[in-house]
Amino acid sequence: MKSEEIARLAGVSRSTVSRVINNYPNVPEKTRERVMKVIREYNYEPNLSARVLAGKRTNTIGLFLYSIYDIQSPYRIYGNSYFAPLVDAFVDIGNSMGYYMLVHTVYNPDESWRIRQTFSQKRIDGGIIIGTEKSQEIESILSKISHPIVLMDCDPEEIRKIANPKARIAVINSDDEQGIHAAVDYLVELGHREIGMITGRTTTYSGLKRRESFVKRLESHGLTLDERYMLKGDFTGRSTVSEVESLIASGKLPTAMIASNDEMALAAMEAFKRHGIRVPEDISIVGYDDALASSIVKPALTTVRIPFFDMAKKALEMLEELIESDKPRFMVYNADVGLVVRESCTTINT
Amino acid sequence: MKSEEIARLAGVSRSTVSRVINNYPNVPEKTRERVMKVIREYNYEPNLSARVLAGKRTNTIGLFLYSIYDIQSPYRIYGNSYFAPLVDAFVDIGNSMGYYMLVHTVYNPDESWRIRQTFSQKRIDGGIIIGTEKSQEIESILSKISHPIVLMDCDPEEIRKIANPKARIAVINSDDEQGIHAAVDYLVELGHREIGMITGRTTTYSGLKRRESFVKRLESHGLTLDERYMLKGDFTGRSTVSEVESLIASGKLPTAMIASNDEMALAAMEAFKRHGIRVPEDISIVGYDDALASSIVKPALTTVRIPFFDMAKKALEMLEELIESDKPRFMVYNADVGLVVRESCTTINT
DNA sequence: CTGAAAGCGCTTACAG
DNA sequence: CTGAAAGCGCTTACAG
Repeated sequence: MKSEEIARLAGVSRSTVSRVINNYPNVPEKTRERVMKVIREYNYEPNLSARVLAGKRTNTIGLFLYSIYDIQSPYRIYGNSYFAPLVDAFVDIGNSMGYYMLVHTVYNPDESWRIRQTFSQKRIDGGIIIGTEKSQEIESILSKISHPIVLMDCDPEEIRKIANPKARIAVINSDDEQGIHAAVDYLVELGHREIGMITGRTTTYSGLKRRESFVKRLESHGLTLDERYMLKGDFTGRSTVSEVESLIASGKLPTAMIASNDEMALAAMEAFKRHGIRVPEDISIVGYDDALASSIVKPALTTVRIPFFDMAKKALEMLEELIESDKPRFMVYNADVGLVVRESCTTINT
Repeated sequence: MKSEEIARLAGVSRSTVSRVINNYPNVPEKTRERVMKVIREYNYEPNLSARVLAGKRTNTIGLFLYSIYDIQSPYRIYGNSYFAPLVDAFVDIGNSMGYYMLVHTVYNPDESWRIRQTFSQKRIDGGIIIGTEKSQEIESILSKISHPIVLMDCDPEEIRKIANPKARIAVINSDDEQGIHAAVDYLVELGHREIGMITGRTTTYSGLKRRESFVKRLESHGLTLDERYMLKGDFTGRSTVSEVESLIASGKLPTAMIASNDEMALAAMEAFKRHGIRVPEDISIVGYDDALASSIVKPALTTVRIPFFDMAKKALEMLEELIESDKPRFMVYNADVGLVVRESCTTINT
C-alpha cells in the first residue's frame, strides 16, 4: 500500500494525501476526512525511507553508551547504576514523546566512528552520548557531526571551547557539588572529622568533580584532608576491594568514607565487614547514585540520589528543541540531587 | 557527499560506486581500490533511506518490551531481572553483529499498533518481542506482520497454530521444566517433603509452565501438593508480601518454597524475616532468574540461572537466518538452565 | 484549494 | 566489466 493507491481510492492526488498525512492546514475538512478514512481502512503507513529521502525527519534518536566494562561482562549496562536507569528512562520518555530510540553501545573509543556513521547515514535526528571520558574523544565526535547532540557527564566549559560555533549542543549533568556537599555536611553533622573518599575515575567529569568538591568542602569545614584516606577507585567494585584492604592494612582508618558511586560503596562495605570492621559502628559509608541494591543491602546504604528520570526528560526536551531549531545553540542543565539517609552512617562520640 | 560525487571523483559511474559499496564481485580490483580510496578520503557514508527505498535492508532490528509495570515506576525495565539482562544482551550482541537496535517499550496492549507501525514504516528488518501475555495479543500482532519475528516466553505449540503458515517465526524460551525440576530435586535431596510455591502470572508462558512443572515434579517424587502452600504472585515483590503474610497468619508453613522469580523470592525472604521466621533455618527459599541482587542479599539466594546472554545470541542468530531467508520458517529453541546453589536453603532433619 | 512534475540518493536490470 | 536510465515512495515548490 502506498500513497498513490490511497490517492486513487480517495479520489485525490498524491500531493493531497501527503498534505493530509503531514497535517497541513490547506486541506478542507471534508477532503481530509475522506482521505483519512481510506488511510485508516487500509492501515496505511507511509514509508519512512521515502519520507526521509524527501526531506522529513526520521523521528529517531540515537542513544550511545560508552561502556567502561569489558564486552565480556554480562552485567555491563544493567549492572551499572548510572547507565541502567538512564537507558530505561530515555527509552521510555523518548517513546512517549513519539520518538524511536536507537540504542548503541560502544566499547572501544576507536569505535566512535559508529556514532558518526549513524548520523551520516541519516538514521537519526539527534543523539545522546553518555560515558565519554577524554575530551579528545568528544572533540573528534563533535568535529564531524553537525546534528543536535546531548552530552551527559561532561564539562560544559570544555565542550563550549571544543564545539564548533555553529553546533547544536546541550550538556547535562547532575550537580556533583551539591551532592558531595550534602554528603560531607551530613557526616560532619554526625560528628565526623576524619573523612575519606573512594574516588571514581578522574578522567570522568563526575569522577573529577566529586573529588574536587570533596576536597573543597572538607576545607570549608576546617577539616584537613588526609591523603591516605583518598582511595583511588575506578567506579568498579573490584578496584575498590584492594584499595580498602591496603587501607585496613595501614592500621589507621577514617571514621567515615564517601564513595563516588554505590558499586564502590557496596564493595567497600563488604570488604570492611570481611575484616571485622562494622558498618556503621566502626566506619560510616556514604554512596552515590542510589542503585537498586543500595536499599536492599544490610545496612541499607545512605547515598546521593540522582534524578535520572528528570535528567532524561530534560535531555530529550532539550534535544527536541535543538532538532526543531536550525540555529546554533549551546544549552546547559545541571540537575539537583539529594541525600537519601538510610542506615550506613552513625554519629561519632569523641 | 553523495554517490554521484564519489563517482565523479573516482572517474566512474554511480553504478560502479554502488557495486563497490555493496561488494559485488564484478568489479576489478583496481577500480574497486580507486573508488574505495575516494570513499575513505571523504568519509562517505551512503544514505540509508535511499538504499532502503531502493530495496536494501535497514540493518535494524526492533526490540519490543511489553512492560508489566506502570509507566510511573522508574525501575520498570532495569529493575526487572528478566528484561534488564535481556535488553543489555540484545543491544550488545546485535551491535556486534552489525545491527542497529531499536528499543521500544509498550505498556498498554492497545499500544501494540506501535509494533506493526515500525514494520509498516519499514524501519526494521525483523523484530524481537518480549513479554506478551495473552495469545490473542500475539495473534493480532502476527496476523498483520509478515516480517521475521522472534517471540520470547511463548508457547511454541500455540504460536504454531496461530501463525500464518507463510510467516517467519522463531520462539525462544528457557527450559522451565528443567529449572523447576532442578529446584524441586535439590530441595527433596535436602530432605524437604512440604514444598510450596510462589507462582508468577499464569497468563505468562513461563509463569504457567513453572507452576505445572512444579506440580508434576512433586507428584513424581510421591509428594502431595498442598494447595495452601501455593501462593499466587504476579512476579512482583509487592504481590508476594501479602500472600506470604496470610500464609504466615495461617499458622502452618511448608519447610521450603520455590518462587517463580527472584523478585518474589527476595520479597518473601524479607517478609519471613520481618515475622521472625529465619531463612534458611525455618524455611528454605529458591528463586528463579538469578538477579543481580540475589547474590548480594543475606543469605544469598539459591536460584535458577537463565542464560540470558546465550538466549539473546541464539535469538539474534535465528532472526538473522529468518531475515536472510525468504521462505516461511518456524524455529524453536529452548535454553538450558541451571541451579545456582547459595545460602538460602538447608537440610531438614525430621 | 489542488494536481503535475521534479527531486531526494540510492540500486538494479538492461544493454553493450 | 561498465554506464544510462528507470524506479523505489514520498514531499514540495510551482502553477493554476
